Parts: sequence; C-alpha cells; structure tokens
Amino acid sequence: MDERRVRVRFAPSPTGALHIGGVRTALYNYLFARQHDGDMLLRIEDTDSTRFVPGAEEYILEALHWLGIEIDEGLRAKKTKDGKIEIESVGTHGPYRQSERRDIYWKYVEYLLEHHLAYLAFDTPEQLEAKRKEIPNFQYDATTRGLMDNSLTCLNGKERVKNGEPFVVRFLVEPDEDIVVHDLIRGDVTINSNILDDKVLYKSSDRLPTYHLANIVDDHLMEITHVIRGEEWLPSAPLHVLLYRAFGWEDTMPQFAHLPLLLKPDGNGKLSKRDGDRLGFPVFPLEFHNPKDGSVSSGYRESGYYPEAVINFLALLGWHVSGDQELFSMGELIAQFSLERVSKSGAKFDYEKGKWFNHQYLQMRSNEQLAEEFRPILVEKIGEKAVKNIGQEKVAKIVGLVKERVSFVSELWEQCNFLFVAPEEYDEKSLKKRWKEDSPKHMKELLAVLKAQKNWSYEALDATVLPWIEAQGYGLGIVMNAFRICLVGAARGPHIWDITGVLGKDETIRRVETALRKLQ
RNA sequence: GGUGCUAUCGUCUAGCGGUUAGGACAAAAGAUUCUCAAUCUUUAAACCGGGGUUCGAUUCCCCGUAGCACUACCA
Repeated sequence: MDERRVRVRFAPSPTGALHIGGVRTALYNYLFARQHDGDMLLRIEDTDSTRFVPGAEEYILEALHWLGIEIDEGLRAKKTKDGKIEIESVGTHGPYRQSERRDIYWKYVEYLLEHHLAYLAFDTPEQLEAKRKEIPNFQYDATTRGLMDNSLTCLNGKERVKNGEPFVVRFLVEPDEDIVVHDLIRGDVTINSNILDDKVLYKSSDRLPTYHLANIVDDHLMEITHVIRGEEWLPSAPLHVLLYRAFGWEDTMPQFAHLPLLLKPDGNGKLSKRDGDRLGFPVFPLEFHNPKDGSVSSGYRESGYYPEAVINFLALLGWHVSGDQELFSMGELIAQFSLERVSKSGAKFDYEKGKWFNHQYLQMRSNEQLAEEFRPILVEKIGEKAVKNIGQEKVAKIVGLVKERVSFVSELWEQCNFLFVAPEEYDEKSLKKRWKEDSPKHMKELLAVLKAQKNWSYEALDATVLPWIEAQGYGLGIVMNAFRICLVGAARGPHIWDITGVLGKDETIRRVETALRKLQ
C-alpha cells in the first residue's frame, strides 16, 4: 500500500553524549533503511534552547561515524584531511537543525490556530504550578481549559500577542475519542484522548516549537515513512497521530515502531549514565567531556572496543533471528534485520556479553593488524626505538601467541611484556609453588644443555630437552616450571618453546643466568 | 494516582497448540598442557499466578501480580 521510498530518521537532541540506547535506535533505523534501499536521515532536535550542550552535535555525528552507521541525508560527519570531524549538511529537505527551521514551524502553528485546532495560552509557569497544587492530578485539557487563561476564555488573544505578551500555543485535544496507533512491533495500541493533555506546541519565549510539533512537521516535510524510536515515545504517539490528522496528513503518516528500552544490568529501570559509573562500564560510544558540568564520561571506543563488536552486541539487545547465530557483520544485520523480530520487552544491559563480543572480533583480526593496533601501547612501554628494532613482523608473531587470551588490545601488554623485556623480579606466588630446592641445580644443568643446542627450533628443543629431563630422572613439571620462571618471571604465558623461539638462544641463556644469580 | 507497554534459565534470547523447552554470556566440574590463560567436554539453570478456549497450552483469550515507560512552556 505504501509505495514510497523508505526514509527513516535518527533525531537526537544535542543535550550531551549520545546514550548507548540512542545508538541502538540509530542502528535499527540504519539497518531498516539499508535493507529497504531507503534513506537514513539525521536531524538535530534542538528545540530546547536551554538544554543545548556545546560539542554534543559533533559528538553524536562522530560516534555514528565511528560505528559505521552512515547518514545519507541531513547532518553528517565528514573527516577532514587532518583527521578531524567536520559537520556537513546534505540533502534537499533541510535545514536539518530544528533551531534553523523556526520560520517553517510558525506557518503550521498559524494553520492550526486558524482552524481552531489549537489555541493561545497565557498562563504563566507560576499560575500552572498553582493550579497543579490546587487540583490533584491537574491536566490541561477539555475539563480544565475553560478555567485557564487562554484565547478560548479571553477573546482578545490576538491583541495580547500583538502587545507582546508571552504565550504558548496549545493543541486542542477533543475528548472521548479512541485513537489507534498501529505499531509495527506491538500491533494496535488504543488510547482514549481523555488522558491526553492540550500539549504545548509552540512557545513565544524562544520562538520555537516543542518536540511534538517540530517532529510531526519535519517528518512530514522530510517525507519520513517509518518512525523507529524508543518505547518512551509510545504514550505520546496518539498525540502525534492527532497532529497528523489535524494537518490532513494522515494518508502519508509514517508507520511507527517503538523499540524496547535498555535496562540497568542490576535492579530495575532504564539504563542511565550513573549505572555506567557505578558498575564500571561505558554507557556512551565515545568518551565525552561535558563543557557544561565538567564531567567526563567513558566511551566504548576509548575502552578498546571495536565498532563491529559494539554494533553486534547492540543489535542483539532486543532483536534476534530464529537460529542460533550470534556473530553478525553489519552486512548480515542489514540482510536479516526485521522489525517483526524485535522483542517487545526491555533488555537488561549485559556488559559481560559485550566483552565476549569484543573477544570474538579480536580473534578475527590478523596478527599483523593487531600488531599495528598494539604498536602505540608498545611504543609507550618500551620506546619508539626499541619497537623499530624489533620490527612489526616479530611483534605480529608475538601478538599471535597471546591474542586468544585477551578481549582487548590494551590487555595484550600484560600477556606478552616478558617477550619484550626481561623480568626484573620474580612473582612470589609462582616461586613458592614452582621454584624448588633443586631448581638452581636443574637450571645450571639445563643451561649447559641449552648452550650446546645448535638447532633452536621449537621441535628441536622439544626433542632435546624433554628426553634429557627424563634421562636425568627429574620431574618434567619441576624443571619446565623453573625454566619458565627464569624466562617469564612468573608461572604464566604461552608454550615455553614459543617463548624461547621469540627470545632466541642468547636471550634465553641470559635470562636463565640472571635468574640463577638472583634466585640462588 | 492515572494511562499504556511488557512477562521463557541469573542475563540476552529461540519457540509462533503436541518439543527430552534449544543456543549464547555468566557460573560450576572435568579434560588437556611445563604454567597461567585459552580451548574442548559436561553439569546446573526458565515457561509469574489463576481462570478459561481446546483432545491438548510456554504458545490463544481474560483477570490478577510484577516490572517498566509516560504523565513539563524536556526530548
């Protein structure tokens, strides 16, 4: 029935860092758009001039860019030559910032006013506050609007506006009407108009509409076909339907899909910034420095997550195909995503699973790639020069030895530091357990064997040393563990011949000698 | 308080009237190895309660309960 080109939008407000739940909303919009060969728009909903946070817009766009959520129309991030993020506006339905669309909205407000679908209200915040105190469960609606100070009760509204009196425009909601919202995820949701209040659509104070009006006007003008947004919007969806009706746009009204919320991992409630701080995980895609309150919020990017892992993790928080597949590339998500398979109930945010996803994606990386990603950390630890001397090829080999035990590149160093620098001290616990009375003797003898060893390959060492240990009547575990302590400084690490292979004969011998000196 | 949405292992979920209720994360145990991890195997773990409908309900309907969301001149 709807032959129009699919057009969806992600419409955040620049009030701070983009919450991870918002990221998921953006992702689902994106997947839907791509699947239907449609357009993904980004619009900034900055109709609350008091809540604007500088840098938030750039942040949002950079975050989406990092995650690979591409914007076709509206505001989007563009990388400049020096790697910085610049905002560009593309498309013919702009401007894409609501604060830049003031003049557009007023026309529509006037239309409603003229057709008696809305009215002027002059009640001050204080008066409203007083009414709320006076009448329990006060709602500005058909039952109370006659008691208030508005153009329905005063008859000289236009004059008062002309005289410069501050006002708002309220939507006139007719009572006793059942409004059906068809939701793609939940089916038909029916709400009676009696529970709706006469929403403020426009405020003269900053000459801007409120969310509801701007949203409907923009979605219509931008030819949005599907509104995919968080469940918190479901209660106001009937109001939006009424607005489409008031403008006579019902036949092109977008279809709605209200996504389940992301919940706290423990306890109940919506996932919030506080939970991240409390439980020690990021709630935002990128680190954010809030210039308004000076706060710093940690981000997935800075915590070492791969964007693919974040995407995969988020995609599965509230959506799943019928099979057992867990790992999805963006392409697979686009191919398989469907709103019908989005769950209806909220999903608790399981951070541990997020780590697991990153582990999976890290394993898929080639050793060379990982070595490249590890390089900055390595430089920081052992210096530029040392890293250069070692060479990327060797770093890649080392990384390959330990990558399967880490989930993040940042964990690599603690897994392989001993392959770059000799141990300075020896782990006490390991010594207690693995360094026996006979160990110095064993090591001295082993040293002789190693020195005599010509072929330093994994196989050759294995073929020489193991039989030697057996021939001496020593315990394999006792000798090998002591040997390991000499090389690593602790009872950990990859297979010992992998270690000797990286260290080479000279360094291996040196380390054993050092250990003998220090541990006598 | 009102209105709406929701309800399968601890968590994310599969299931779309008949199943030993499946998978993954986390947990536990074992195997393996010179160590620590990883890995592999195994185990434990769920249909919120009550009514219907039906030959038969986790599945459909109703009620209850619980959770969540909304209830601003915020989005």
